[in-house]
Amino acid sequence: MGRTPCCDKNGLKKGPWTTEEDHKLTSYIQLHGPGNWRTLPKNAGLQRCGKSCRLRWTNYLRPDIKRGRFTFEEEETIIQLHSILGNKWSAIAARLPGRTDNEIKNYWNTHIRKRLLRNGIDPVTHAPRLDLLDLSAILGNALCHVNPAASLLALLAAGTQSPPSLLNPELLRIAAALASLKQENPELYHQQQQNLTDSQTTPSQLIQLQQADLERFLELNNNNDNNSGSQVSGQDNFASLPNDFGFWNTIPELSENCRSFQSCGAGLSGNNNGNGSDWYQSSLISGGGGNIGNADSSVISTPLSSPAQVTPTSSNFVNGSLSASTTTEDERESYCSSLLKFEIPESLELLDDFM
DNA sequence: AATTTAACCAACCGCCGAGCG
DNA sequence: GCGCTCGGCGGTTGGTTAAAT
Repeated sequence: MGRTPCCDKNGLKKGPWTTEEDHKLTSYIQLHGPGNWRTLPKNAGLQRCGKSCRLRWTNYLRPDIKRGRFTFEEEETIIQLHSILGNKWSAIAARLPGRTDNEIKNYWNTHIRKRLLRNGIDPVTHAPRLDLLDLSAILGNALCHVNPAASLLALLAAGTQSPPSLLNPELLRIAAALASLKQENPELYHQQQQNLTDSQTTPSQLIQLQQADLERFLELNNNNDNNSGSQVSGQDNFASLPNDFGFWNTIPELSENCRSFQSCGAGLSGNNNGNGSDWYQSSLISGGGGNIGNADSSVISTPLSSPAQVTPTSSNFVNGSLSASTTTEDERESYCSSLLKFEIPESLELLDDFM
C-alpha cells in the first residue's frame, strides 16, 4: 500500500496560515463545499497540500467550531468519555459539538492529563496509581461512593496499622460523606448504617483508636472558629496544631499526610443512585483521591458536584455547581481553594451513631 | 530590562482503512 | 486480489506567548 506524502511536492507552503490563505479557503468552501481535498488547493489558488487545507478547515475555519475555554461540563464529558473510549479523540469530539478532536487532544494533554497525574490517577486507565498513593486514601475514595460504611471500616482498618494517635484524615472526610448522605438521602444512609450493623466488624473498637485525636481536633477547630469568627483553612488549622498533637509530627510522611487533610464536601455526589460515575468524574476534575502531601490547590479531594458541606464564595457557584459557561480555569482553581475552607459539619456527631 | 523556562496550541507527520478501478 | 488514492486519525513537533528568575 504505497503512498506518496501529499506535501512532498516542491512549492507547497507549510507552517502557519495567513489571513489571506484562510480567506481563500473559506471562500472556496463556501461556494463549492468541502471535499475533494486533493484538487481543492489548486482550484482555490492555494499553495498548500490538500491535507493541510482539510486540517485547517476542520480544526480552525469551520463555522460551527466553538472557540474559547472548555466549560466544566465539557471537561467532565471528556474525562468520562476518555475513561470509556481511550484516546479516540474523534469519537470524543463527536460528543462535544463545536470542539475538534485536535482541540480536545491538546486540552487533554496540556491540562487534564497533567492534573490526573498530579492527583495520582493514571490518565490511561483512570485508576489510582497504587505505587504513588496512600492505600487508605485510595480505599476511602473508591469505596466511599459505593458504601460509606464499608469505606469507614476500611479506613479505620487501615488506620489500625498506623500509630494509634494518628488522626486519619480520611476518617473525617468519610464522616463528612456520611453526613452529606444523611442529609441528601436518608434512606440510603440508613441502609448503609444497617450494613454496618450487620457487618462482623465492630467499628467502635476501631474508631476508639482515633477518637481521642478526633475530639481534640474538633475542639481546636471550634476554638479557631470562635476566636477568629471566620473559617480557617485546613492547612492553617493543621499548622496551628501543637507539636505534640498526636504522632504525626515525628514522622515526615505522616505529617504531610495530615497537612494535606481536606475536610468537608466529601459527601456523595448528588447522584446517589449507586452509579459512581459522576462522583468519580468530579473527583478527577477537582483532584480527588489520595493526594498526599500536596498543597496544590488543584488537588482537592472534594467533588465539585457535591456542595453540601461547603460554602463557596465564588459568584460562579450556581445551583450546586460551578456556572459552567462562565467558569475559567483560574476560577475553578479559586473555587477549589474555597473548598479548603474548614467546616466541620455539625452532623459529624453521626460518628457517635456508629459507636 | 533581559534572559530563561514553562505552557499552550496550531500544524505537521505517518499510519491506517475504505473505496475504487 | 492488487495497487492506488483519499480521508481520517492519533502522536508529535515547533513556534509563540506568558510567567518566572
